[in-house]
Amino acid sequence: MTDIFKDFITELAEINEQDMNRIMSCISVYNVKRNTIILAQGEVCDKFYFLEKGCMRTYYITEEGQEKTRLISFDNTPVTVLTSFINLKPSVEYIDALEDSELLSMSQTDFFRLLDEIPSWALFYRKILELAFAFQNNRIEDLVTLSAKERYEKLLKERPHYIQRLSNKIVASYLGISQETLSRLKSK
Amino acid sequence: MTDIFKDFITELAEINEQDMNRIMSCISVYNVKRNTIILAQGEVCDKFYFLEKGCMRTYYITEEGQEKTRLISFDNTPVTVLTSFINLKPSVEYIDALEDSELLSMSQTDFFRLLDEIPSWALFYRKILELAFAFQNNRIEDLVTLSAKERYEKLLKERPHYIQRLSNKIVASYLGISQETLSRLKSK
DNA sequence: TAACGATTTTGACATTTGTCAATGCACAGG
DNA sequence: CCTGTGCATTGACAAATGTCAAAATCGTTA
Repeated sequence: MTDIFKDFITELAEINEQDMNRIMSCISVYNVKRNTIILAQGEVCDKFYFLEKGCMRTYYITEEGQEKTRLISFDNTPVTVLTSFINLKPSVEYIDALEDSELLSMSQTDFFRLLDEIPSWALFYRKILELAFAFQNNRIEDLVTLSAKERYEKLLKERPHYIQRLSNKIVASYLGISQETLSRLKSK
Repeated sequence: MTDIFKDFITELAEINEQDMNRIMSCISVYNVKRNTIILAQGEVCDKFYFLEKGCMRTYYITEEGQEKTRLISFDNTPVTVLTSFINLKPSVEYIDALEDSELLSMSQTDFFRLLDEIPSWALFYRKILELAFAFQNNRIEDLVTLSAKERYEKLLKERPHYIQRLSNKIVASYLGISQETLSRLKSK
């Protein structure tokens, strides 16, 4: 059941069986239906989630009421609003399920306790942070360097499943452009 | 001399004197003149720098030859191309000095060795990563949500020294807009 | 101090992208 | 099977921003 997560951890940090068991003792399973909001704006993200299967979205709503998608997560990825999780501050962002999804969860308290108890877990967290940083770095580069059209083409080339599995509305919001612009880009 | 750096570390992670001395034994001082490039595109960023005084810029050059500024660092901040530093991969980005600057530096090897030796140093690094992540998160939000004008006004309000100490060219490049647009925004 | 080079400003114009509105389409729930 | 709600498409237009070019200003160095 939780094997996918175990594999994911192991790829980032070697962990012995005892420690792994300790970690898994803090994990619970959490299944959600499509369109469920698992974290709303203003709530504290006090859980670390791992998405085993399905699709989740992290987004926020601007003052003008527009949805801006920060991140789309597919199978086999961590899902958390780090900025809220780290300091237990209210989250600006929502997390919802774009498809029926199978999640694991660990409480923030356990997560941080494990950091002190298990060096490999601390290494795991460090790697997560490094990857998250690199991802955002790329995101910024794309936003600053590429036009709407180029961003769409890059996504189509590098992550075609985004365009296949997601609605236009979501993809547009992820690319930072309007639905109409995306629709026009696609029809060329 | 290195007191500023010590204070900086201490604010993020408590460190006893012995560990601090160990850390400081890996530090060397590095002064650079305005306009010096301390890291060029294609080179590996194998040093962690800490800017005690002055101003440094992290930027890259697009295929069309445009400079895009990722980050401006003033007194009392770490300066490193993390994506290169972490994996010792060639850097996409340049680092140069916008003013005469006083830097400290630590080799990547020492930096990572200390992570294993000194838990507080590992905590320090974790905090740095968390802060860097939060900063980028913000940056993305601004780029996606705000217009050029709003981004300028926000910068003017929250970090007026950016506009005072930096040339228009640099500020524009940091905001992700053209010099001309910035010039027009300012004259209102 | 003079002169050069770089930066800034300004104008005219092109391009990209957003907004609004109307229509067509598709799917979920009764 | 019908129907309503949300999503996608298309057109017309507006707004924001970029590009190019010329003139003005500033700062540095010979």
